[in-house]
Amino acid sequence: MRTFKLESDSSTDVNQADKAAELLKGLNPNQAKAVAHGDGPLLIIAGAGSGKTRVLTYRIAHLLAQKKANPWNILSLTFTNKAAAEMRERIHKLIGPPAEKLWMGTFHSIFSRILRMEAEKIGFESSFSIYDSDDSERMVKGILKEMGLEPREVKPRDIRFRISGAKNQLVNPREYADKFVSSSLDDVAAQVYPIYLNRLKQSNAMDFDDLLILPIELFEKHPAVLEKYQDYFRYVLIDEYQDTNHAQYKVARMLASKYKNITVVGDDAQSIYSFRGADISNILNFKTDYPDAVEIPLEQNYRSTQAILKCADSIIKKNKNQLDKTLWTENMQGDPVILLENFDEYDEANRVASKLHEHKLKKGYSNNDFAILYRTNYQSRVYEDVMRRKGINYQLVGGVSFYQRKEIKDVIAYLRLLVNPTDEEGLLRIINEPARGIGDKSLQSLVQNARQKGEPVWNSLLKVDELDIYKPAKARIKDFVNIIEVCREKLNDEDSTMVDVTRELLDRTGYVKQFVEENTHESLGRRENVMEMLNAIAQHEDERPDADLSTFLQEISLYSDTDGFDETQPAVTLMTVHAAKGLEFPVVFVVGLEEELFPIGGRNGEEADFEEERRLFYVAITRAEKELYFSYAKSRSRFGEQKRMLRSRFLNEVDPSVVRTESGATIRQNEDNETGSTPGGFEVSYDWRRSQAAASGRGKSGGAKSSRGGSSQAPPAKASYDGITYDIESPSDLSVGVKVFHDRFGVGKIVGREGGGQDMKLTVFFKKYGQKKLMMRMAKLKLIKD
DNA sequence: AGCCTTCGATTTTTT
DNA sequence: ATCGAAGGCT
Repeated sequence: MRTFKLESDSSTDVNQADKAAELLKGLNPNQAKAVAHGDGPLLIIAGAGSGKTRVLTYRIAHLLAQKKANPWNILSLTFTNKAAAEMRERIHKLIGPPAEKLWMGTFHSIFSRILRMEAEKIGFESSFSIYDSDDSERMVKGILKEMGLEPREVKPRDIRFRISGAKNQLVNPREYADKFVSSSLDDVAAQVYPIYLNRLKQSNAMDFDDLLILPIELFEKHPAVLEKYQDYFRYVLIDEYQDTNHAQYKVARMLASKYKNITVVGDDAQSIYSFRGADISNILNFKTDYPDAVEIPLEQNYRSTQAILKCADSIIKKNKNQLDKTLWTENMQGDPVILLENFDEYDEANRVASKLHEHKLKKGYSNNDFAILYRTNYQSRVYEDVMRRKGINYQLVGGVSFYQRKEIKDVIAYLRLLVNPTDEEGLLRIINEPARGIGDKSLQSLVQNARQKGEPVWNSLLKVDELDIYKPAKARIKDFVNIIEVCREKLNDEDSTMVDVTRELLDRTGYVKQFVEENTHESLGRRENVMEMLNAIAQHEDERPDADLSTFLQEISLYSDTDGFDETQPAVTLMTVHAAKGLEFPVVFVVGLEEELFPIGGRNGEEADFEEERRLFYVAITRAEKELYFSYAKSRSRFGEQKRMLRSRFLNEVDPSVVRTESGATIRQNEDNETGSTPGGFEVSYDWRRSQAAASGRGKSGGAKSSRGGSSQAPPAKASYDGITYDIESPSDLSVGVKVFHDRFGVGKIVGREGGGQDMKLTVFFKKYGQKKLMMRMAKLKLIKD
């Protein structure tokens, strides 16, 4: 690593000064102030569309022009690869090739690079595998099984979620067990957590959280290493600071603590990731952390019309916990927001499509001017359907990405195993894929042996002769080991390229052959995908001849679904609101504005976080430059069943002066959406003839009774129980851990309780129905005593 | 061991 | 509606 030493060529210093001054032209006063800010902590509160990226990129260019740092002394952290790439590109336009030398990337990718260089210092090898959430979940599942817990009793995902939460809060297993145990699930998580950590380490693997946490561990254990990076990264800049979690906050603070040249940019109104640990107080407390921080607000919006901005403002004002700030614009008033009211999701998609068409025809827009934004990925299906049928080019961002496909993950697992023999998840994933006669029983013996010895499973494979395993399987295992070892050796051979080795691996294992033999449309598609994977490897090899396979694998595990977005494509963009953050489009459709969808309800009976949903809605609105549409459907199919939907409460909260129906009328407001008992809510002044036709065509639930959504039509099945039940005598009978019987849900276990007396609410876990929240008064529970 | 059938859950949002 | 997992059969 190079040390901090400026490249100097004094002859051009004057030019440089000119350049620095040049950068400030065309910026508004606050933007210029932020760009020109010298050393010391800087907090930029950047409202939506206020030129945040511009300020960040100009600031970096300005630092370089002023000769304050070399490109490689600047560390710029973003949330997505896409954002990092865009920033780098824009800086490239400003300063040219030196932009390549900037340290610019996501927290995860930057710190994985650092961990790669320093791995041995914290007991890893630099060839470590990166486990995605899928791998983590499989591992948790395995641990649960070994503990004798069935995956259907305790969901691996719940446990993984708790462990991940603990890790992000920098809570170790010991502290977790001491402090956080308040339900039976926490209890299980507390048991799994230490095993999980050990197994990761034994597998020379890190999960996503580790990429943030282990640097902290590294820096704490090795102050000299920390200082090396502090001296190296003289300037630290962080984008979307409101979305940092505790670990990210801490590692950034460590790096910046020596020189305090830290610039953070964020907007508390756009904090939409609290579900994965983002802590809004990081940005709110910045000035406490750095008392001499300079705070610069960017409040002039360059993106949207006044109407759109007013609409956004009226929504965010409903939030209680929001910093007060006023976004303003010199842009024109613009058209009102249009609300589209639809019968069902097909009606909705068709209407959006016809609006697209209309805009293209009458106003000269083209496909890439449009974005359709929704709350959940599954909503994209209908739009894909309709777009395809109408021959409209579209670009789906997110959803199941290339690297998440089973066949691709299999290939990656194979490669991970080559690079890192101790990668247990990789091994378990593909040891019998394609089927080669190493079944469950044999596998269990292998794993059990490994656990006894405290070794990686790979070691058991090598010693298969000493183990008591079904004979034919032994031979298969040896074959398998042989293939892996041969390929692994080839990998170290200078003459063979990564693609060659991969090709040989896939050939010897018969992985591709299985698809050819199956010869179905689907299997051939899978084969195509594998071929595309080979191309990706070859391409990577061309671009980065020095990079080895393990680097490649580490990089691709950090690719995300949204990175594929290409704004130059002549296509309509379909994506979730989350994925749209940071982007802008001339015309935006925010669809599916219905209760329990947007805002989406909480899971497992937990309260929905309406404030965060509102911020999300705010983000959606502020993506629009010129025109904005809202839409909802009165009925939507969910889990294969048609379900009645209520209009989103957000439509009642929005300033009615900027929203119109299609016919130009003011929208209805102040409906009682909360109770859901307003049949009149659907009597709207709108021509539904088309919709009614669609309704009778589909038949199912056209004018269904205005039942409180949720429970299904069928009468609740009576559950039965053979054992003895007891009446509840006092509320204290119902403590956490007690088994109960419910008429409909059957036998369950209490995992949480709130309140007392008649109003007591219980969270009960039922084997068949999962977790339910029940009012004690209503639920008529019986006790079960073992 | 591997195939086929049935059953159940799934739909937040993502590095 | 669709997918994966579990369980039973060959």
